[in-house]
Amino acid sequence: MGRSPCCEKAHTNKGAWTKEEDQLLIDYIRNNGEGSWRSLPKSAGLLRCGKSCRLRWINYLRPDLKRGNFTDGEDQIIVKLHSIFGNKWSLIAGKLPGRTDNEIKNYWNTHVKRKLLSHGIDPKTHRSINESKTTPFHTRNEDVKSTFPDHNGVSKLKTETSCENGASTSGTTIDEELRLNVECDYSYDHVDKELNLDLTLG
DNA sequence: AATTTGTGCAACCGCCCTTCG
DNA sequence: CCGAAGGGCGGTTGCACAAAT
Repeated sequence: MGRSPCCEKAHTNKGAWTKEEDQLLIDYIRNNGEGSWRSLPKSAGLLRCGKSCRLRWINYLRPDLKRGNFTDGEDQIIVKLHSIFGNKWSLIAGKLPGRTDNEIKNYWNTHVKRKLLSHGIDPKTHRSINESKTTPFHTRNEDVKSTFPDHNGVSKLKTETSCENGASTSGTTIDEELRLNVECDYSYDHVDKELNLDLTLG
């Protein structure tokens, strides 16, 4: 049995949002708060899919968004976190206040990937391209779901961790996990200091 | 100046997970 | 316990603008 569509596609607008639509969404959320995305468009007087409203709010209209270019520090943190989590953009975004998963994902695909490649680093494995051809790196990243089954409750999670050198701990939080990974030495030593500071903020 | 190619980013799509009746 | 609904996520697309020819 298929699922019902999230909205009546025949009666919804698509494509770029207009200023009027943005304003309707902002006004509605100011008055009623986030949530109930499916019913929101109707209540707010928008001819949009609920998912589309949610995306627009989270990625563009939220007042706490940073916007603007990524700093070198953010850039390096993204690389580091990606080496740990892989394409878990929401997890990475959780560590960068004011940035959204979509923004980070776009930034990764357009800037960081290219930058790493130009330095001879495989953006998937975070190892030098020659090396990663022969030795696949951290399969743990390919199965983050099994390690972190619930991103929402991320700070509460306990997890098994292990470094490449074989050291392992148990019962650590993700923040601890990050610090431990930072201690594992691969390619991004120059970032570690900054990350250690940043990640303690959780 | 006109056309082509490349780049960046907002938005959509479809699947998965969680919640709730 | 089961199934439907809602929400969240990652991958991908398409458009607007910039740079190159």
